[in-house]
Amino acid sequence: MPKEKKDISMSVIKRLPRYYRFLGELKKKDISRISSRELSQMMGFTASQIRQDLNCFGGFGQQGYGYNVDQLRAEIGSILGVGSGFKTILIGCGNLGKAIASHMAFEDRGFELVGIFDNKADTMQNVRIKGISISPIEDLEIYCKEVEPIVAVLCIPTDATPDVVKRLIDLGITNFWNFSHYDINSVYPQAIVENVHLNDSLMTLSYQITNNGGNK
Amino acid sequence: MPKEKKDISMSVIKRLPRYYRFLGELKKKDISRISSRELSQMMGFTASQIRQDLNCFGGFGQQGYGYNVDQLRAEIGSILGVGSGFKTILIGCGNLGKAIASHMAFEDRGFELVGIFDNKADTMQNVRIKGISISPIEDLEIYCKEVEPIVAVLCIPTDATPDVVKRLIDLGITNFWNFSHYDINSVYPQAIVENVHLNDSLMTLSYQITNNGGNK
DNA sequence: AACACATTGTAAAAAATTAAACAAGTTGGA
DNA sequence: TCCAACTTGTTTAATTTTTTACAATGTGTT
Repeated sequence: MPKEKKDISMSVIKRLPRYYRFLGELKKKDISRISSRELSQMMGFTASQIRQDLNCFGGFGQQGYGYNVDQLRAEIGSILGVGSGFKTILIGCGNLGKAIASHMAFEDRGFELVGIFDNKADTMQNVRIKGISISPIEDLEIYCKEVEPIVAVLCIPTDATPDVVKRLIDLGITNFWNFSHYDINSVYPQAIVENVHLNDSLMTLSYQITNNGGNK
Repeated sequence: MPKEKKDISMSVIKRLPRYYRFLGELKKKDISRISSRELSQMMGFTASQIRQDLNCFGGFGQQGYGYNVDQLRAEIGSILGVGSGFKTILIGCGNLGKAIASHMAFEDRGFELVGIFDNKADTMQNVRIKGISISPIEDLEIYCKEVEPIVAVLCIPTDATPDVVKRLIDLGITNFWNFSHYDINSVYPQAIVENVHLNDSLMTLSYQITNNGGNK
């Protein structure tokens, strides 16, 4: 039974998916038992950090033994909400949106992709992604009132984002996976937003190449 | 003239692209002067943090005045290596690779996309992305010896990555923008790697939705 | 059953990051 | 010219994150 879930820091939360992934790999290899030390060698964290991270949610391990891979993976999966099946729509079916829609295994990670929207849907009448056709953005309101998705993936240009977000918020959608640079939280502090800033990531790489040999 | 570039923490570096972006927006609006306080309100950092971050690289501001937008943007751009034109190849032209190749403005961020490779290039003979045709992965060695790219963008499945990375390292390419889950640094500690883990990001969102109302 | 060994959970220390505070210098108006 | 209002660069303090250390406990072998 998990401990209080309050006051878990973002640093810890961001490491959880990595734990989940590595535990999945162990499971594939039919390894049923692992110690924090062994895990630390695989993952590149310290053993201590692993123990402390896991202990935020409860004592999943056993002294002298370690952790049971299956059980631990299930616990972390449950903490992460894998299997929730959040109904999700994706908006903006350009190159990036198309790639995200077809590439991501939403289903394996707690999301169910139910609709895809684009402002040029009329030019995509033959396109199907994972069996989903592309709806015109005008249909957003009708569709959402009917289907009641709770998550939106935003693959639209930054300047189109404020308007779309407003419409989504008005429809009661407050959870966003945001690939644009529009800062949703500064306008809607209550929204839950996970940003993916590919440009920033690329520039960080540029910094590291430019200033090679420096720091880590 | 920049200060010593040693010992700049990753926390600071990861904020630099954001500064660069906001300064670009100010420039577009023909705002030529900005104080750390005004910038903090726009960006959601504290003014103190902004001053401290910028001061890692040199005293770009002026007491009683603030910062000159153009100058500061140019300084940060130079620190980030914007304009370097690193020759870059992209490997893996599936949905994601295609999207990254066509969507990202590499040129605006210090990179020059020069080649695209895929193991099914024969089925893509008519495809051109930004004027670049898709080469078979077999041609990697010949191509790289000729063109001498120094950065590789990896949009291939995780299990195909170790082999490709080995070939690239052998060719002297040590800078990677890595969309797979293969941990390059654990095998090649000298490589400069920027990872983009979309799955992890999505699961972080799942956590936040699941444990709503909790922490930030 | 007993014991050497392994391993966790947690407390305490260290390190890193962020925020607050302020002296020193600049601006712009009277 | 002088002065009040600003704003930086930097020092100091607070907070957060990571590491170290170890007591408590279970394992597995003899």
